[in-house]
Amino acid sequence: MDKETLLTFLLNTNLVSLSSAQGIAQQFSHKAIPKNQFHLAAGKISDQYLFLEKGYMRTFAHDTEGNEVTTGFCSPGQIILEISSFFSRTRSKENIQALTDCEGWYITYEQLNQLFHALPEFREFGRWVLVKGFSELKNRMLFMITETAEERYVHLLKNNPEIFQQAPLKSIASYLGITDTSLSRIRKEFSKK
Amino acid sequence: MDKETLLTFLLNTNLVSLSSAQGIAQQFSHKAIPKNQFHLAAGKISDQYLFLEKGYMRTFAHDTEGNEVTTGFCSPGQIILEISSFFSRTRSKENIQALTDCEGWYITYEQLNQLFHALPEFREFGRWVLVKGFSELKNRMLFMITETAEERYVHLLKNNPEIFQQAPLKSIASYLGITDTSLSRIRKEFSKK
DNA sequence: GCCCCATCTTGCCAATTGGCAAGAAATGAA
DNA sequence: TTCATTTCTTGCCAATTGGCAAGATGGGGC
Repeated sequence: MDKETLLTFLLNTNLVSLSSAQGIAQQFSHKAIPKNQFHLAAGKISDQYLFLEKGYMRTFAHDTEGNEVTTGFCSPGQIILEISSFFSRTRSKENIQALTDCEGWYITYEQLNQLFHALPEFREFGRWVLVKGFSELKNRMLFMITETAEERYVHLLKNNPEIFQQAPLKSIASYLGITDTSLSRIRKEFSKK
Repeated sequence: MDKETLLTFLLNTNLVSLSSAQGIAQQFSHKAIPKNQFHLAAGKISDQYLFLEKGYMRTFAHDTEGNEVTTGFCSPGQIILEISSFFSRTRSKENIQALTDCEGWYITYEQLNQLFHALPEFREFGRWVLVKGFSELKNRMLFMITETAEERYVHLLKNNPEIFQQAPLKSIASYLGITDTSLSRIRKEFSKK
């Protein structure tokens, strides 16, 4: 039970004091998620506010024709939850699945709100997570609209190279908004350069 | 000074009591934004939490080549702000511009936090705005990835027909992630059906 | 080792979308 | 009104991406 990384993460935000961070970390429980297992299944309410310590995950939804669409990848050191399900207590449309064996620390919605109440500083952290997620999603949206498939691929390759070791290309392709066929061709072209 | 619509909006969320809503509304100041004027210019910090009562706005950013990309449209009855700039007190990359003469009610970042402190119920409302914005952006992202340009066009036409009366097609095209040329062709094809 | 199944690549062709430029239509200012 | 400017449409062609299916590759289980 070593919450070192969680504690470090909390402190690095510069939003909570050491004593608060310790109080917060105390509430988190350990969770292990074996490869391929779901941390959250579509249809359920996201109720775990998870700090991912080890491993990689992906989030995916189904489009109207039933195809899987990868909506995001999760790396160690991130808070993992389906925001709209978690906070509005509604059924998630998204799945969160372990790409590798994962380990982390979580609290429930109930505990989160208790912490918000007990340690007002922690609200700042909570808001920070939301705002950061929002901002990243906006950047991604702008990128999807303005850049070509190849540029999006290169960008992911530079900024998240580990993902290519962890996720099948089919998942990466749908994340980039293209088919696996196109991704394969783009990779071929790019490797020539 | 008639804050009727603001009050109704607050109450319809079912997150604040009548007395709280009245206390909240009291803090808002009136703002008029003439057509084409900027409510927020890129480079500045978004400091107004604005409830739009009348008129339409659009948000847009510039891509790496300097082209305008419309990232969203704002209709009456919405809270308008650039979330990441507002909450993290950083310079906005986005502009918010009036498409028509607009009127609304706003509070500053400072006032918002005071209200959060004075009326804890209002925090729920604040979070609701964030979560709702996040959820809508995620839906839009999924839609952009999974649907064709024509489907995206038809969807916007059904769900936000007023926009076509308020914004030039060039803006709508970039919002849909296509060129104005393509949009024009799609409209032609669609009108035949 | 061997087999099976999922993953990845490739070829073929079609559909979608973009780039550019010219012209038509609409809007706004004087 | 008239003129100038922006917005919108259209034609032509090129580039990108998708759909499908076959084949190659690779990893996991036995």
